Amino acid sequence: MAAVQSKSARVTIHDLAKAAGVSVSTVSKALNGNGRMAAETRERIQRLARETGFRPNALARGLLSSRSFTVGLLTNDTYGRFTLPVMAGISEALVDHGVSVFLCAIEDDPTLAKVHVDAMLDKQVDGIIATGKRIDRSLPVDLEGLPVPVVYAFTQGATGSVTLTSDDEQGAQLATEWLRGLGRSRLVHITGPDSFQSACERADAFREAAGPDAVVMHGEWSELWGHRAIANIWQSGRERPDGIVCGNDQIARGVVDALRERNVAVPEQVSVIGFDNWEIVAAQTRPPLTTIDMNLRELGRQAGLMVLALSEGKTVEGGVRKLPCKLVVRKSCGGAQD
Amino acid sequence: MAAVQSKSARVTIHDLAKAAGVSVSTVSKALNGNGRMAAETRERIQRLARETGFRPNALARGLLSSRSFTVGLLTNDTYGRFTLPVMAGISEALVDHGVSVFLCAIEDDPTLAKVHVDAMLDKQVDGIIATGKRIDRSLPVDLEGLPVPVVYAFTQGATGSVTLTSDDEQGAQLATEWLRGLGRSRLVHITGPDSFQSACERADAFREAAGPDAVVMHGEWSELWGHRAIANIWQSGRERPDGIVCGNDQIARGVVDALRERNVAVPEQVSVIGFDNWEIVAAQTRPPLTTIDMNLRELGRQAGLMVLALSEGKTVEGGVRKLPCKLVVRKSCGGAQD
DNA sequence: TTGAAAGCGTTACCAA
DNA sequence: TTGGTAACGCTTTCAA
Repeated sequence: MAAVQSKSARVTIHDLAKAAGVSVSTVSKALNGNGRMAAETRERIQRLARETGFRPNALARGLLSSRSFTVGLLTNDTYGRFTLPVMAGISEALVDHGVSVFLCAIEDDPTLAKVHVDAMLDKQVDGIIATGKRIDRSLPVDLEGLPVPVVYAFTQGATGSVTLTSDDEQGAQLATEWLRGLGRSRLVHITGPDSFQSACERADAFREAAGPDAVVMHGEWSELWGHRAIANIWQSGRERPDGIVCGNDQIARGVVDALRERNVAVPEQVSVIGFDNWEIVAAQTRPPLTTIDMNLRELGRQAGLMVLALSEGKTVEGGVRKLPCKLVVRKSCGGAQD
Repeated sequence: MAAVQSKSARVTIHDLAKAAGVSVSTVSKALNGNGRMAAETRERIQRLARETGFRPNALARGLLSSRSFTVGLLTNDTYGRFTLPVMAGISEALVDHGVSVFLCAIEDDPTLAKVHVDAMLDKQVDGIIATGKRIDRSLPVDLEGLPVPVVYAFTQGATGSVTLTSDDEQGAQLATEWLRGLGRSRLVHITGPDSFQSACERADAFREAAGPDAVVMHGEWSELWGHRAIANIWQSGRERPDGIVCGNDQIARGVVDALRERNVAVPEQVSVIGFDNWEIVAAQTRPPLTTIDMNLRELGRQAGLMVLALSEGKTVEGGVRKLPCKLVVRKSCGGAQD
């Protein structure tokens, strides 16, 4: 049953030198394009390297250059709702530079986090990216004063540290104005707990764009809350909205379902807009949700490029950098896609 | 704005030797517990190491031992539905052994995959774990004949290779028998496309457990299909089921929603069971779904321990290893939780 | 144009 | 009980 694994042996630079009948240093120079040398020699060596599938040992290289071409990614988001796209972006940005990414899932365990950080440091990572699920909480580990640069993405860093996050205010404003642009005027915002900074920032931006009368309802980040919120509004005898800005796609889904149960047509009678563009929720809702996308992948890309720059000694300005969100139009608001 | 990063300098074994007034080799021995030496010397050196925060350079160590304490994780599951728990399991199992995990998201791009594999090989990974979203498709890259061991998790490997997956048949059987145990006798299975091996295996196990009359309906892995399937059944004039085994949680959710729209009570009139235990779907459905959990995290753990064993030269029997699923009881079937 | 040698931070072996 | 030395695979400097 055990298959024959024709484990290809590894070729070292010594092997190559012997095969080519030159010295080790000549091979090194030939392959790295350094120094002057006979074009013929260089080509011969390069051909040989290609034929034998020679690949330099990154450990040896790293030992010498004190760069490992490796960065660590710390995350406490087991769900992956936010982390996965960010990770994909980081990986994508760095692979082009020959940099590999260590994945460290730390849950919320400080001890585990410490173990991971130490392991990464031992392996001489060129930098660390810390990611989380909310900008107003920090990971359960102190990343200050490490011998390598740290970039924070979607999690709280120390003051002055380099932090990337999405622009919640701009996103909420975008959503609100989209509804207004569609002629909706009685707007309500149904969102998550006011203990979340992002919920508050979105709510503020909503109020700003919707006017002082517009109602904000805080609850959980769940479908159930979206559902309940609609029940509350419909039972209260209050004026009923014709446009609902939701704090995330799950809430929006609850809202849409609750409206359907009341025979309120979406988007004809009420426009509903979500937040997150969580494909799996947004696309499966009936009707599919128009929503705000936080460009998490791009955020990851930038985070990757930033640690890289920092690890190369470049200077990156500290502070929180907010990346703009974009609107994704589906059917739940009417308008363009109707 | 730029914070003062008091980058702690790295201590080498040389520094330590100088500080302790002994030779480098003595320090090494003292810290690794090798060889005989004066207890006093050993303690003095260990204390010094602790005080200075000395940590050996893993690159240097790896160069010598030709073990990098690093493994690569290849995945084409951007969504992370399956990969994330698997990754968490791998990471969890390996961190205890001082092994770090390179995350490589390769989408379905063969070129990208090759680049990642080469980068990992350069970095002297001790082994590679390949993960995917279905057991009947392989990653777009050939992992045979690599100089390091490979373990496949939830994706197809070459014959004879070490592969881990969950036991679809056992899972479906578990689900079906749970419904029968609750007294349900008119069973239907609504599942994904018959082009998926797992859909077929689950369907076979369902037929086996439910009896020859039991109906299997193949469609998409979506809520929409669950919805439509119920519409089909209810319109067809066929006998209506009192128990529905779904191919995944999304289908189950569509089914539950469709039943509610028809005023069919779940679980009172019909029991519905899902598959996947995708928290975000299963727990948010009304009523919350009883479902089958594939133990993906455990699968990851085992995959991690297996590459580790292989990389240490131990022999692991090849072939496909199927891990049992477990039942997660919520409310959609009635019974225990009622 | 090429090669010898030193050195990166460790560990292992053998001699003192 | 301790220390010198070689070695891991590579790059770089300097000399030939």
